[in-house]
Amino acid sequence: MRSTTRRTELARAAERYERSRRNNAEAELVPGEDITTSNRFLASLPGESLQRLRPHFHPLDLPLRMVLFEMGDPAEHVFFMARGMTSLLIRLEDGALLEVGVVGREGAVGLAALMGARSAPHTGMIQIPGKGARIEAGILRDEMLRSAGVLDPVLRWTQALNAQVSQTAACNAHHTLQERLARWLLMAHDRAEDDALPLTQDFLSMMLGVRRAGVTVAANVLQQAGAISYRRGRIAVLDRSGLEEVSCECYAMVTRQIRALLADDGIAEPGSNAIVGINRPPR
Amino acid sequence: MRSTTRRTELARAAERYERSRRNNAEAELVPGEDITTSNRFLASLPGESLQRLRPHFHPLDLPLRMVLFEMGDPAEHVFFMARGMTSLLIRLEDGALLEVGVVGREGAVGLAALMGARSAPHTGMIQIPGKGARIEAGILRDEMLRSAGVLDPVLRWTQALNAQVSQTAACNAHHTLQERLARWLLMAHDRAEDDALPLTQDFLSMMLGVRRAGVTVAANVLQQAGAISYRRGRIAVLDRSGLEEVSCECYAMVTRQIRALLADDGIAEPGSNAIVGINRPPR
DNA sequence: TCCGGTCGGTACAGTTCCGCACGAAAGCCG
DNA sequence: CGGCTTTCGTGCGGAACTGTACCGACCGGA
Repeated sequence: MRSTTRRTELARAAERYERSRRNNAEAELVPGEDITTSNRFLASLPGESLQRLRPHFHPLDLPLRMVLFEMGDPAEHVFFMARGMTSLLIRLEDGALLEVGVVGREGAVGLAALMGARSAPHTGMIQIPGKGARIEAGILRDEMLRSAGVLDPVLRWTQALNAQVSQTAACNAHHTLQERLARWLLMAHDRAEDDALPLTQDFLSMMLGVRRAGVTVAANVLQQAGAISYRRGRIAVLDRSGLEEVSCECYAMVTRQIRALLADDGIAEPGSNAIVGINRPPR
Repeated sequence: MRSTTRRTELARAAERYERSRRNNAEAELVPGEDITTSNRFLASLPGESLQRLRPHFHPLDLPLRMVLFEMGDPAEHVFFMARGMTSLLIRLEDGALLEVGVVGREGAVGLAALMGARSAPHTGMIQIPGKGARIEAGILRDEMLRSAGVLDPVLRWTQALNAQVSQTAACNAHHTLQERLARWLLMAHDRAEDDALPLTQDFLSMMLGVRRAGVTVAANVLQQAGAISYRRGRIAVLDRSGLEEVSCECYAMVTRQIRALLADDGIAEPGSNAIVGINRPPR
């Protein structure tokens, strides 16, 4: 833990990315791809509500490192991913960005806008590129107030995210870099469709709140053990169960709670286990 | 950050407290004290809803270190404090307890039970003794689904807590023990009615996830500076602005967000600033 | 093909915090 | 009052991580 100002080339790189990629998000979804079925949160909403909401979704291309919103900005939209992963980050005064949670197609990003927050409590940044959509917060909020079938998933996902952030808070205080790195890779791998993740050690170090050199050492240990393989901005997961052994308990705890809150959903198709798990099957 | 098993006398002491104090909470509120006016969350609910809820509150004495609920237990009640402070804790596999958030009379404890969670995501422990009440989650949930005037504060407080936990996660990863200790004392002082807090360094060390000896050193620095005075389980705040200087930015950030989410509440008495601040006036 | 920027590996001194341990003083209880 | 427990102060070696720096390898673009 340090409190000195940190302005490495990595942090500056992140800001460059942010500025350059910002507001160029107005790309088209793949034709025929429907966010209301690809995103599991939306898929759990009642058909009647989806009918009303569907015209209001704005498709988005979600390139690596795009910033969906910045901590402190007015909270105007809610985002949904069909593929990929978003990091929820806290920006500290010295410019450091620290990850407190991740969201994939199992959830929603920016629900704070529905909860009465004027400004976003996090910065949302794409860590695994994909596709998605956004909707104006007011429209979704109206539908939520109108339909218990919308309110219920909102509350459940909020709860799941809260549990994840809580576990992260404890994890940051108590677990080693090695354990937290393994946990992060598992969570990202769950939400990726590829075993190869587009990640530099530099960005990983920012997410975890440690030095880039520290990640190099920890990642090498995992590579020596055969759990991952690293190559210039691409990290491949080779052995999930190996990672699970190295990882701290927080991975299992968070995954279990997310599954419980999504699987309990009475709206899930009966007899289907599609809601169970995140992207990948339970094991 | 460590990952070795830790079973100090302190952790064992906590467990003793928990067992002994558990389930002896069925004491009476001071006659004439009404939880629906003392607790700011409840005070912001519409009178009509309070009318219906009032018969269902069960008054509670909240002695130091009482455990309201244990992480993983079925989530059955929501708790409200008229005075005092509750810590929300994560229990890790090695028995460590780590604080991820605090709640006083400005909020509610255990809202997860309203959000569809089957089991509590935190352990709730009284850190500043006081009085309060609990209500069955089902009753409050029904009222929430019936009245937007109840739903709105629930969403707002959930959001405020989420922001607090997020900031804590970043803080744990990035700020020094010294900074975090000052922050904790400020947050506790905001929620106490006395300048003297009933805290041992042992418990403080658990909350912050560090060694007891580490707290001794950091607390001594604050004492030398005249910011606090320590005496066998009682710590007195002498100089708030001194603490604010030592504390990290997280104190100001969290306090600001809580105030914004509570003050925005359209239900607050017009012309009153009673909702602003937590227990103490803004300055 | 060469150049410049990015990325990953390595090293080293310094700092913070850990685990452990011991001791002194304060307070409680018989 | 005397013993016991709790609480706090302190010291020491070690582990984890920091800040900084340098270097080689890789990669894209001119």
